[in-house]
Amino acid sequence: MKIYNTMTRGKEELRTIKEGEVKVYACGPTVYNFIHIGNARPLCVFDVMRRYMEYRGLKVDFVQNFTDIDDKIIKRANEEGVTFKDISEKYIKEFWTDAKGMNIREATVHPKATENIGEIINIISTLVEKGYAYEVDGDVYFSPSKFPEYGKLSHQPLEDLEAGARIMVGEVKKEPMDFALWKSAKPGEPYWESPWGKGRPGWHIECSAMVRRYLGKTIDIHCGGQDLIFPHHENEIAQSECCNGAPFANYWMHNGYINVDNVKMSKSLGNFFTVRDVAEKYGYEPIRYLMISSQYRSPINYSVDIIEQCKASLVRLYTCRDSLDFELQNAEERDDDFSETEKTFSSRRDKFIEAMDDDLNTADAIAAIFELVRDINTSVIGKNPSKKLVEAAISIFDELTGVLGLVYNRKRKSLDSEIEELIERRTAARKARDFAAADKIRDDLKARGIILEDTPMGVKWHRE
RNA sequence: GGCGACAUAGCCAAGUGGUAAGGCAUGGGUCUGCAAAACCCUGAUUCCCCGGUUCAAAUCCGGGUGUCGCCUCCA
Repeated sequence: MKIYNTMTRGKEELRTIKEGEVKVYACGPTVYNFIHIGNARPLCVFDVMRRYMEYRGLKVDFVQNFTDIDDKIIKRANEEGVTFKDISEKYIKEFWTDAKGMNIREATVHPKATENIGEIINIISTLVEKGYAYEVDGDVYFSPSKFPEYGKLSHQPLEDLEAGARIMVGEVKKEPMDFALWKSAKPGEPYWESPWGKGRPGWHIECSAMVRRYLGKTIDIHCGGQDLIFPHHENEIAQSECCNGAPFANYWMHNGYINVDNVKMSKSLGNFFTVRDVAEKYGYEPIRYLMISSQYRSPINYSVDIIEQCKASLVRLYTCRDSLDFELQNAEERDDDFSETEKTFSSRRDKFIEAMDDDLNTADAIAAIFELVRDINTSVIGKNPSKKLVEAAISIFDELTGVLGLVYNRKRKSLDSEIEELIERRTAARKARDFAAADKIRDDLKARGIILEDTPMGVKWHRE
């Protein structure tokens, strides 16, 4: 499979360090608030990437961190009069509610910054020893000017980056581009003991530490949002490569933004929608669908219209899958020859794989699924199929939608007996050609969220 | 100022040299007691504009226009 590498600005064949295995690190959220749908994009995209790699037979070692100590968390804790841990724990819990809602699988490990202070201090110490970092009054800074390759990911020479750099009040840096590895504790702030006194880690260093501890000095793929390219990922490279003397990551993958009214959605701009709010109105699955409905590097514009379109598209998938279940109940054990149909199915799978192999072209992959749905609707549903054919259709449908993590929300509760009785009474009424009575029951059930469909095989129902 | 991305039907979105996938919405038809679902048909003579290369360009080259992003915490 090919993936686009930000470092080389081109698509490259994925060659992993160890045959059959891939080590992936994805930057996770800073947990000081509910996640917004901009945060949802990397979650969905890289979850799909992982599922696809496993589908293709790779063993995926996937690490995603939580930044659970940081200025914003401390600020929030102070505002609410609680500890920083109260905040981070609360929002990690809320994160999981949303992540599970979107069918995001748990990573192999979800390390937290605060659980890796020892490793962080080790790396900073090495950097100081090697002369890449220096201490001033309990703060430790990294000097990008000591790393000639600085800027290689963002493709900017240090001088150009410097033009926009600012020195924050209270920082005692030698050069504008220097960034903090360790921050000394101000009164009332949480702290850890270190060779430079009481303090806490800077933002960038935690990822370098967790990558090395959980995956090793060199990993296959490092991913995250495009806004992390600079400075976060650039700094991670500098820290890790200076410390370890080894390449940090072989491939860099970055997802595009979610926009609102054509402008980037972000917490700092305040123009964001939380996953929770959108999910309460439209459900979680349309959010996931939206995130993978276009290629992961292009921007997505969010709007109510668009999320409703996603929901409508999903209905087509659900209807097909539900109809297959219905057919399965009625299908006979026969030995029909359906090799032609299977050939068509498998050509859809080929298209799906071809699309996904090309830098995760999920839009094309979804198109292949919709083509499969048409095949199924045309040659299986309502065609008195044999049990084996229905099973073959279910199998490939679940296989392909499963790789994208779609159609996961089909919780069918069995109908209670009262409703079943109503359906039977309606059937009797139809038989007696008392359509007024029959339609009344259908309308009543619809008001309760149960949709009835009459098919040659009997009454089919589904929930709205 | 430096670096970069994008511009395809009403909307979303693939396609990077061979004559415009897929989805949503719309209109018509088949099926149905009526519906629903499904299926069939319908829609860009054309891919922001202007030049150029080519037998052939949405796709390559040059020049415009417009929108957005990074360079500052942010997915």
